[in-house]
Amino acid sequence: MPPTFLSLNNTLSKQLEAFTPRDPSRVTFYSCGPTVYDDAHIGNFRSFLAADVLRRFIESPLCTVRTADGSLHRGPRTVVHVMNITDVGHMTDDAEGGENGEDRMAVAGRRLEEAKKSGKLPAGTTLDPRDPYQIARFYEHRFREDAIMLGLKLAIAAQSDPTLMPRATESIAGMTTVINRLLKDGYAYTTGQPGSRVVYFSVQAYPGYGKLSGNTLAALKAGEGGRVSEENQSGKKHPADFLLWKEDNSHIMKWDSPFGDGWGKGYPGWHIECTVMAASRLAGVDAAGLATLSLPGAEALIDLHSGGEDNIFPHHECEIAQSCCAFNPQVAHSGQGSYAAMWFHPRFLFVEGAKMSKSKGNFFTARQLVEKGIQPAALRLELIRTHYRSNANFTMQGLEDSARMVERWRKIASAATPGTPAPSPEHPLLAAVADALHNDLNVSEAIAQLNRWTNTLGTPTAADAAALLAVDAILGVLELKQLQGQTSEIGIYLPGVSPSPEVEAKLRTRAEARKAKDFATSDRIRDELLAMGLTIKDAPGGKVEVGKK
RNA sequence: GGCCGCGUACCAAAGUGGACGAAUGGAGCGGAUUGCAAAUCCGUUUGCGCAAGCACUCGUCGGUUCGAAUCCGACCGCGGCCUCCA
Repeated sequence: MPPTFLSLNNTLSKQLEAFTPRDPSRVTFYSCGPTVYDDAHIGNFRSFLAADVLRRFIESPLCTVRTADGSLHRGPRTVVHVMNITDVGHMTDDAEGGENGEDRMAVAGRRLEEAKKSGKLPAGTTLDPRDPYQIARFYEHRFREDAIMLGLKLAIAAQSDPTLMPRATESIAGMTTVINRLLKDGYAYTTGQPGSRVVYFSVQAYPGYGKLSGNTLAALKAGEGGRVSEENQSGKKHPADFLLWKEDNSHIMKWDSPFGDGWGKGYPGWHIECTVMAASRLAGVDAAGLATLSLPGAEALIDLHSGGEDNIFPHHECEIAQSCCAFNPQVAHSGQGSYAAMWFHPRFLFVEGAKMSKSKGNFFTARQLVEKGIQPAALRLELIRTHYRSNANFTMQGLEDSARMVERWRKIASAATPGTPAPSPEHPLLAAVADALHNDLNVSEAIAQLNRWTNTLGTPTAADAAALLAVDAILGVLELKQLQGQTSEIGIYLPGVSPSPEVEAKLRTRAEARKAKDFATSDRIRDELLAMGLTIKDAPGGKVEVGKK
C-alpha cells in the first residue's frame, strides 16, 4: 500500500518513515553544500538536485504531509531551504578533520595561477590566486551560476536572500561560541602545546555517537589500524574524537581563537560549520544567540537534512553529536537527540558504469557539458530520473533519451494559454504523480506516469498543458533556459555547433543540388558533413538544422 | 575486518507476496511520412505455435507459501563509509 502522505527512507532509522515536520506549513531543510575550491561536478549536482526535487515536492499542492498528531496537512507550505558554502580550505590529507597535508584552497590557488598564465581563465576574470578568499569567491560564483542554470530553487531564492546560502568564513563567531559551550559542558577538551593547540570533541561523552552510520565506538577503534598517524592520536581520548578547532598561526585562513589566554590564531574543524550555519539560519539566532539556544527535550532542531552518501560518516555523525551536546546538553548525556528529524542521503552517480574520477577521463562538470551544447533541461532530467537511493548511471545515451523526453513534454506545454485554471489534485495524472512521490520520492515512477499519460493524449489542450506544468513545477525541467543556437540564411545551428564558411558553402551547394533534383550530390554532401561530425536535418522553410553527431 | 546499500530483459530504469512476460524511456523490427535520410507519429519485441496453449525468465543455489522478481538462508558479484570526497 503506497502511503498517502510523504514518506522517506530515513538514514537514521533505516526505514521508510512518515515525514512529520514540526510546523507543516513551514518546513526547515538544510543541505550540505559545495566546497568552493573547484567547480562542482555532475555527481555533486545529482545530490543537490535530489534535494531540490524533494523541496519542490514538499512545496507543491500535490504533497500531503502527516503531522505529529496524525492528521494530514495539505498545504499551503513553504520550505526554508539552507545550503552552506564551505569556503574554509580544509586539508588534502584530512585524517582527523583538518590537521595535516596542504590546504585545498592553496592547491586551488596553484591551479588557478597556472590557468592564468596559460590564459585559460575566462575572459574578464581578475583574480589573485594567492588570496584564498578570492579563490573561494571565484568558484562560489561559478557554483551559483551552475545551480541557477540547473534550476536549484535554493540558489534562485538566495539571489534575493543571501542568508539562505551562508558562508563558513562568515560564521566563525558562531563556531567559537558553540565550541566554547561544548568545552564548558565537558563535551570537548583541549590538548597540545601552545601554538598548535587543538580542541577535540569527545565522542565518548555522547552515547548516541554511531547511531546514524551504524558504527560503534569499539568498531571504529578496531578499524582504525594504521590509518591514523600516531602524531594525531596523541592527546586524543578516543581515536574517533574529532577536531573542532586548531590553533595554527601559519594557516592561510585563520581567525582569533577565544578559548583561553594566550591562544593565537587558528581555524575550525570541518564538522562544526554546518551545525552553526544550520542552527543560526533555521533556528533564527545570531552568533550571540547560539550561546543560549536550547531545545526542549530531545527535540530536533531541523526537519530535514540532506547530503551525499559519503557524508553519513563521519560528517553527519559528528554534526549530530556536537549539535545535540551543544543545544540539548540536559538530554545529550543519555545519547538522545537527532538534531535533524529526517536524514536524506542520495547515492553516488556513476559515469558509463564506472565511478567518476579525473584519472579515468569520465569526470564532468555541469558547465563543461552545457558548453558542449547539452541543454540544461536534459542534464537536469538525466540527473534526477533515477531513484535517489540507487547508484545512477550517467551515460551519453541517457542524456540523449532525456533530451528527447524534454522535447516531447515541451510540445505539450506549448499548448498552455494564460488564465487556464490550475488542475485539481484529483486529476488522474497529478494523483498518480503524487502517489509515486509520496512513496520515498519515487521520481522514476512519477516520470513513467507522466509518459503514460502523454501517450493517451491526442492534440494537447490548454488543460493538458496546465497539468503537465503542475508536474514540472516539481521536476523543474521545462522552466529551464533553452540554449539557443545560431541561425544563418540557410542553416539553423544547434547549441554547441558554430557556423563556418565551409559548412555554409556545403549547405548552399546541397540546396541547389536538391532543387535541381541532383540527389547524388546532395547525399554526398550529407556524407561529407557526417564525416566532419555534423548531422543535418531538413527543416520546414528550406533551412537545414545542423547538429553534432 | 566492521557498518550500510545494490544486482531486473539488448541498454537505462521502476516494481518489493497474486492483475508480472515484468511500468517507463531508448535501441531493434514493421508501417505512415520523406527524393533518400533525420526528426516525428502508429504498431510491435522470451521461445515454439495460425490460435487456444505450453515451456523458460528478474545474480546463483536452496527454503517458506496455494502462489515469489518480491519474504528467509547461504553463496557469488558490485558499490559507499570506516582518511578528504555529493
